[in-house]
Amino acid sequence: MADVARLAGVAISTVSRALANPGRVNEKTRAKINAAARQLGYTPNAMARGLRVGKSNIIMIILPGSLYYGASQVIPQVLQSINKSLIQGGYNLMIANLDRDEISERHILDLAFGGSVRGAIILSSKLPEVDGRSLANSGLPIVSMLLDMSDAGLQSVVTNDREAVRDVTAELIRLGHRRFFYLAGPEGNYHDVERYGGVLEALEAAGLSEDLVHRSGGHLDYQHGFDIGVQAADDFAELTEKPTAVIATSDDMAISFVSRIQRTGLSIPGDVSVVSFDGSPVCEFCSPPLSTIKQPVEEMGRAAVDLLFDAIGQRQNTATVRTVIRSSLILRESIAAPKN
Amino acid sequence: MADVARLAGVAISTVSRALANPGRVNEKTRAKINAAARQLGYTPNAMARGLRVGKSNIIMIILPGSLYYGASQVIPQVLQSINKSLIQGGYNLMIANLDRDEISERHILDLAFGGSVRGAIILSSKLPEVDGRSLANSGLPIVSMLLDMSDAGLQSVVTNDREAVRDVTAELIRLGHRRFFYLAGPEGNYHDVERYGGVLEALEAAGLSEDLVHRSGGHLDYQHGFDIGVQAADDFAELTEKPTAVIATSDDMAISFVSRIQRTGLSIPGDVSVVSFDGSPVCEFCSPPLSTIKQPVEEMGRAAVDLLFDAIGQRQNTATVRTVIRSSLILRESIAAPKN
DNA sequence: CGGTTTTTGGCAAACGTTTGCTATAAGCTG
DNA sequence: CAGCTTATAGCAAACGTTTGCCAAAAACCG
Repeated sequence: MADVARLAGVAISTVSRALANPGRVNEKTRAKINAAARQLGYTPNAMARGLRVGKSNIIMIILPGSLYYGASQVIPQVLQSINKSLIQGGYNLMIANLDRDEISERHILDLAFGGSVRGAIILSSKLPEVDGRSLANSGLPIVSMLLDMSDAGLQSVVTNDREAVRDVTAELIRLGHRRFFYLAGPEGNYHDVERYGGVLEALEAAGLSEDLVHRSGGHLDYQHGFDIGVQAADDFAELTEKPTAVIATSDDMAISFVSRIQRTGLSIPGDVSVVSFDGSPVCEFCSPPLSTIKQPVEEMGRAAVDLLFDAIGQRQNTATVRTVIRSSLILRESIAAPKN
Repeated sequence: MADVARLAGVAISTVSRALANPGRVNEKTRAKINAAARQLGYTPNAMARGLRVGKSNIIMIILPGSLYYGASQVIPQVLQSINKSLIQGGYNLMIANLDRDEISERHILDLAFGGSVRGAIILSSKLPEVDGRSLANSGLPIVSMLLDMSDAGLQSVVTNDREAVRDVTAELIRLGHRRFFYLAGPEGNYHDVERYGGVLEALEAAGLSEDLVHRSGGHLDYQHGFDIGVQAADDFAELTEKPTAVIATSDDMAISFVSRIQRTGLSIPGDVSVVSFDGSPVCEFCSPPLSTIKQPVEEMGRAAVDLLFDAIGQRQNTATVRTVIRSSLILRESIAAPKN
C-alpha cells in the first residue's frame, strides 16, 4: 500500500480511504490511485483489513452433513443463488458441513467465534452447541432456510409446504382418490410435520378419515432419497388394498418408487397417481412426467441473503421472523382420476 | 487471550504456543490452558492469526458459473468430499463462481491476491486473468479437477474419459452397432475432445469410418444438460437413416433425449441403445435403467485435496502433473444388440 | 482578497495474534 | 549439590490495514 501511495504521489491514508470507503476522497485522485494500484498489481490484504475493522466479509452456509434425503437435488441451485447475491453485497461464501459428530460442531463454532465469518445461513435443523458455546448466542446474524426455525428465534425463509400439500391432496380427493400413500422423509423433521399435516388437513376438510392414508418411509434420516423410494415400493407391494394416490416428500423418492412399482406391472397414472416435492428438472423427463411441487430455491436464497444483510446492517433484530415464499404445483401426467 | 493466560496463570506467549503448535509446551500446562479457554469461551481470532502468520486456512473452489451442463449432478458430491478432506487438514472451503464476466474474474483474483485463500481447486477450463493479474502467477497452489489442465502446468485430477468411451463404443460395435449418435456438450471443451476422441478411436480400431457417427448438440456452453438432450432428439428425428446407438456426454442430456425419442415411438434398447456419462444415481431408476460411465468424484475430490496439501507443504512443485482416476461403466438395460 | 469549505497529508494507535529472544525457573542426572 | 536439559515468563516487534486527529493545502465564494 505504501508503494501505491508513493507511485500515486499521495499519502498512504488517502490510498486506504480511496480503496475502502470511496466517498471520502476526490474522484480525480481516486482514479490516480486506482491506476497506480493496477500498475503495481496491488490487492489489499483482506485479513489485515478484517482484523482492523473487526469484521469479516465471509458468510457461512451450514449444510446438513447428510444432504442426501431430498435436498441434494436443489443444493447446487441454492448455493449458486446465495453466492450470487452475496457477491453483489461484497461478501464471500464459505461452506460448513454439520454432521452428527462433535468435531463438525466444534469446527463451525470455531468459525463463528473466531471472527472468521460475519453471518450464517443454516439449512440444518440443529444449531451446533458444545462446551457452552452455542451458535445461537454467538452474536452472529443467522437465517434459516428451507426449515422453519422461528421457534428458536431465527429468521426463517420457507415455502408454504403445508398449504401446497393440502391443495394437491384436495385436488386428488376431487379427482376421486380415497386411499393415499404418503412417502415420508425423516420423521418429525419440519418438512415431514408440515407436509403430512397438509395431507391430514385436506382429508379433514373433505370429511374423510385419517386412516385413509398409509405412511411409509421416514425411519432413518441419513438415507438417500432413492433408497427410501425403493423401500417404500416393497412396502406398497405388501398392501392388500392398494392406495390409488402417492404423495412423496421428495422427487428422488418418487422417482425410485415409481420405477419400482412400474416394474411390478402397475401403471402411472392408470393404477396410481403420483405427486412429489422439490421441482427437480429431471421430473419433466420421467415416464410418465412427474407432477411436483416446485420449491423456488433461487428466490428463497435471495430472500435469505437479503434478510442476512438487513440483520448485519442494523443492531436490532427485526420483528418479522418468518418469510414464506410460495411454491407452485407443476402438474404433469403422473396424476389422473382413479380407474373406477 | 490475555484473559486466558491470566486465568491459567501462565504467560500469554505460552497460551499462544499451546493453542497453535502444541508441541512446544508441556502437556500438563496445555491442559490447564485448554480448560481456561473453555471456561472463558475463548476462541482464537482467525484473522489475527492469519495476518501474523501470513497465510490463510481457506481453500477456494472455483466452479464454472454455468454448471448446468452435465456437471450439476455431481457438484454436491464433489463439494462434500472436498470439504471433508479439507477440514481434516484444518482448512475451510470457500466457493467462488467463475462466470464469463469480468466481475467474477476480478472477484476471484481479489481473493487470490488479497491473501484470503491459501490454494484453489478449479473445475473450470479457464483461469481468471484481468489487468495483468492472473491466477496462474498468483503463487497460489492450484489443482484442476475433472478437466485436464496439465498443459497450463496445473496438477490435474481427471478420469480416463477417452479410454472409457473408447471401451464402451467398442462394446457397442461388438454388439453389432454401426451407426452412432454422439451427444456433445460444449464443443472443444476438454471433455468433448476426449470423449469424442474415444469414439473415433474405437471406430478406427474396428476399421470403421468416422462418418458412421453423427454429432449433435454442443453449440452453446451455458445450456442446461436437459435442453441439449431435447434439442438433440429433434435433431435425431430428422435423420433418415437412424443411428442405433447413442453416446451422450452427460446423464442429463441422455435422460431428456431418451424421454423425447421414446415419445416418438422408438424403444430403448430395442431401436436405440443409449449410454451416457457421469454416473448419476437417478440413472438406475429411469426406464429403462440407463447405462452410464461413473465418475468417481469422491475419490477425485480426495485426490485433489491431497495434491493441494502436497503443494502447500513444499515450495517445489512436484513433477507429476496428471492424476488419472479410473471411471467404471455401469451396464444397465439401455444397451443391447441392434434389431437386425 | 479574505473567509469558508472541502480535500489531503502525516502521524500514530489499534486490531489479536505469533514468534524470536533472553532470562529465569523447574526438573533431572549422577 | 553442581551441571545439565527442558519449560516457561516476559518483552517487543511484526503482520497490513483502518481511522481519528489536527494541520496544511487547495478549492470555492462573494
